[in-house]
Amino acid sequence: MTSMINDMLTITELARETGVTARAIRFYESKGLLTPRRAGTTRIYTHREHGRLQLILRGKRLGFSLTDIGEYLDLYDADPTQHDQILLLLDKVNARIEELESQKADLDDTLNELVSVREQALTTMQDVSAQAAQA
Amino acid sequence: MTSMINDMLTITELARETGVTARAIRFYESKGLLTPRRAGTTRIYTHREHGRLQLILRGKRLGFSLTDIGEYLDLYDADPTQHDQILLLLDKVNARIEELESQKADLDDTLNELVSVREQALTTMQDVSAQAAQA
DNA sequence: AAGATTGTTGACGTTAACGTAAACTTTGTC
DNA sequence: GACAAAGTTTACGTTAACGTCAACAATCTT
Repeated sequence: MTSMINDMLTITELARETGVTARAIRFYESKGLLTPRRAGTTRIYTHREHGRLQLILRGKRLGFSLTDIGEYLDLYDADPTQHDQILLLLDKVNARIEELESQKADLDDTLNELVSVREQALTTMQDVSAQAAQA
Repeated sequence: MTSMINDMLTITELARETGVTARAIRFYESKGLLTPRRAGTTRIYTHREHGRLQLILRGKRLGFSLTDIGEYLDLYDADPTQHDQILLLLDKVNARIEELESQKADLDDTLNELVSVREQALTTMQDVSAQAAQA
């Protein structure tokens, strides 16, 4: 398939650009995370879907399930004219922020520990080589 | 089973204290992440295993696989007298640190976006109520 | 000692997130 | 217009991380 006009991607093109397989992209669609238009039977991906896919991937890197990510994506295109919707939205956003904050704390702890493990290893190595030089 | 002497826990006690199921604890053992001693046939968990389980749980919260976590745990009880071991150890630690750093970046991005989504929602709500007061 | 708990080891079931293969249609190319 | 390339759907396979019995042994309680 020839590459289409600017900003119009076929599934394999999108796959190549994002590094995920076409199968995965279709799978995300089946879960409602992507909703590409169609040219006849063929899926057409535009800038919007590309951006959403990036968000999906980042969500995955952060360890969220596709279901979580779906809810997260909904936050972006929620209808802001609905007062109740906004309140629900705010609840979800706040909850998610709390999750991420605590995750960040875990992460900092782990990083600090790893750095100190590294220090330990390095000093141990220096001791050993100093001892070798002594002898 | 009566609660044992200080620092000696049975599997259900450890399960209760950590919030994970006994099944999961046995599963972690089958993966080599825990190695409790035995009193006859019954597993005995001490301070060491308790700590390791906490590390396992934190690893999981950070989205790591049990295999990853296993390697991570190995970093703690690696033999520091072996020069080569230390070098391998350092490689692993550095790799892990890089992973976590980039994960942290992702996390910050996401947090910032969510906060701005929240701002948006709040101002939209204020606009709507101001408009209502006007009418 | 008898019953209720708690423990142990299999073994099979389950969910998430795709991979892989088959069978078929549509599109692009020569 | 023939044939390869790319697309589609449907369906079954796979791995990780446990859940859920089942069947049985060891313990605790009364």
